[in-house]
Amino acid sequence: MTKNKIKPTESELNILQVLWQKGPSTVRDVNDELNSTREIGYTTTLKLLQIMTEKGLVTRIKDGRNHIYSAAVEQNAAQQQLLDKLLNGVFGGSAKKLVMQALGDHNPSKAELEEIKKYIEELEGGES
Amino acid sequence: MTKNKIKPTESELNILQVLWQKGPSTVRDVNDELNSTREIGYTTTLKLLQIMTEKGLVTRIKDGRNHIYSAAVEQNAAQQQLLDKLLNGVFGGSAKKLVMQALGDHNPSKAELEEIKKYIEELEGGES
DNA sequence: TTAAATTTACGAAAGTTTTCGTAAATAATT
DNA sequence: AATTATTTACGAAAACTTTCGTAAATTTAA
Repeated sequence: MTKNKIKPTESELNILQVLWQKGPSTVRDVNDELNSTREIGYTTTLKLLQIMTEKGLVTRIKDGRNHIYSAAVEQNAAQQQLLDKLLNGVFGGSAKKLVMQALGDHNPSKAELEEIKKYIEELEGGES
Repeated sequence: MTKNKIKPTESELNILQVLWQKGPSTVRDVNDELNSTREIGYTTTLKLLQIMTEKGLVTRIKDGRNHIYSAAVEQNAAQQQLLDKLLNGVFGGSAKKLVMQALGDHNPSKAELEEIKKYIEELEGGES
């Protein structure tokens, strides 16, 4: 069993989000990014990253006196797991409902809609 | 301001699910249902329902010595809010990515796919 | 080479959530 | 009526999250 359940807290998720977007980053990088949204102290971010290291959510390497942190969980895996939870938790397992609500309320561009349509057609062709 | 943000905790969400599924229920009803999944004490459920009443997540009426609880938040509203959170939290705000992953991993039926396609076409027609 | 700035480690306060024990009230059973 | 069972209210412990202050180490600047 190498694969344990990923269960980041809200704040940890914010940090993972930064690391996924920006790639390996220092505490300062992450903290600056977080501060573009909401105010949060440097040592708070540091502490969170330390905790996340313990939990195995991130890894770090030394670079001089600094640490450079990287996400240790795949964005895909996190997406998958949280999607499952949402689907079963509040949408009664109906992917259709979830998808339709997501599309309806977040008006994607026409191009995106087209892409999705194409993808659906692939799915339709591809299996029973 | 009649409409505040819905922010049920994990446990509260479990209870809301029960109430959405089963309709108005007593503490015992809810507790029995929760216990079909995981063990949880009667007074724990009671306490949660009391807290949720304070927060306005549920309402209750008296029936003899019992209370009958009902969800006070629409399932749709909760779905919306959690969907937003997931979208911004792990999908970087891309509804397209979320939708495609949802469709890919939860193989919906052909009929459902067709429905979704139709819905997309409506969206495409319906706006700028 | 001091002084100032930056970074890490650590601890702990403050806030939130989850859990349940106990007591009092009410209802059901014997 | 007396006993037993069920329900509510309340409080508070335990666990988890978020936040930051302080001190020590390291680097940069004066």
